Amino acid sequence: MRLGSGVEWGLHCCLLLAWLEGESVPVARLAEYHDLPAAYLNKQMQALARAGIVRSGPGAKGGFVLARPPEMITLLDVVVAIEGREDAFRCTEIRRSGPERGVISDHTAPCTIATAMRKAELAWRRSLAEQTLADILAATQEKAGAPASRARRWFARQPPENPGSNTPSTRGD
Amino acid sequence: MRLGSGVEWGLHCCLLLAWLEGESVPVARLAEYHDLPAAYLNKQMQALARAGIVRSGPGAKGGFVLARPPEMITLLDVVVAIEGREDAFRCTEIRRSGPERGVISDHTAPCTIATAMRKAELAWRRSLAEQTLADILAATQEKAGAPASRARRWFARQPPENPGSNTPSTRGD
DNA sequence: GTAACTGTACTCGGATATTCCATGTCCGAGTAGGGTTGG
DNA sequence: CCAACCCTACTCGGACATGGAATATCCGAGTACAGTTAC
Repeated sequence: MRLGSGVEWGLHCCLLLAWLEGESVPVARLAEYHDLPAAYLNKQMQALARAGIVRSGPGAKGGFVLARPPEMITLLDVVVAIEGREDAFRCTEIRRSGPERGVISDHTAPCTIATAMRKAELAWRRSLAEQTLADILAATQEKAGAPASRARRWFARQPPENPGSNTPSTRGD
Repeated sequence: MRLGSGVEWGLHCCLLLAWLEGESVPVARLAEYHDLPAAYLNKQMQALARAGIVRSGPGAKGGFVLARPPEMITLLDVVVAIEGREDAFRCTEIRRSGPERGVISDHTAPCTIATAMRKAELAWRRSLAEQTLADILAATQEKAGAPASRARRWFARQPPENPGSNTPSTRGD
């Protein structure tokens, strides 16, 4: 089993957007901060936007913002938005194949194995649904190093770059 | 997220081997019963054999048998045997990338997001570990249609095929 | 008649193609702000 | 000086390549049974 990398990216970006509350952040900046391919990260952010987790704005001063307060965003929301809603274990009903074809009617009790697997998956989903972005936020606040403040500082310092005549190139040419 | 089809096949085959207790079943028969590609199913059964869940015997009268009683086989065992032991969510530590490179030392507290995801995954694994093949077995016993008896009957009737002169072809030529 | 031998058929086991999805990249539509120009 | 206009730069959004893993297949090594033959 394997979970797409987009989930990790999406979660970190949501956490970052939670740190800079309300501030609109372009995907290029998000990608630069995490050292990720911008275009592909954009794809994942679009998935989050379609799910209503973030809100996107075009043009200058545009970018992505959290659409809801962190308490209203669960980890399950993010995972489902990116990975899709379908279960990891997909029952193909192979018990109806082979010599048992037609013997097992549609009214037969559901596949026991599928039920068991679904039970485990519900436990996973439940644990994800119990943890909100606010919890992650609080956990990071208690940490040493104050990553939220550092991120805010970096994002405040970065935008006003002077592209006109003041490009401080290290090389002289 | 997506779980390989081999997991479903492996689980159904284990259940089938539990129904026919002790009887050695070739992979071709297992594949025929479930209407699956035999060679690929063989691959999955090899994974189960490497994990010590089933035992394989070569030659005629060979095939696969459960290596342990069903009470000693958990769903997690089967899933891990086929899908591997590594976690679905793999933390790439992207928080250390970008401008924060080098700021976060190796002694920093573990990634909060990775911890949260791991917590959910542990819930999944725990649920899988709590359910044994014997539970599945018991659940199928209570079902209508008695699938275990039917399977036993079919497997008992199938092997003694007379390939010599008695091929009852429907077509006359 | 019995026992050893040989041959065959059947099994798993791993090495080898192929297909599909996750990953990655690219370009176009649309908006907002800033600069310019006319009043 | 002020307001309207245009233009540029920046943003998202979806369409288009690419790679690697899951899927599927094939052939070889090894064993057990059955038939045959010699004693």
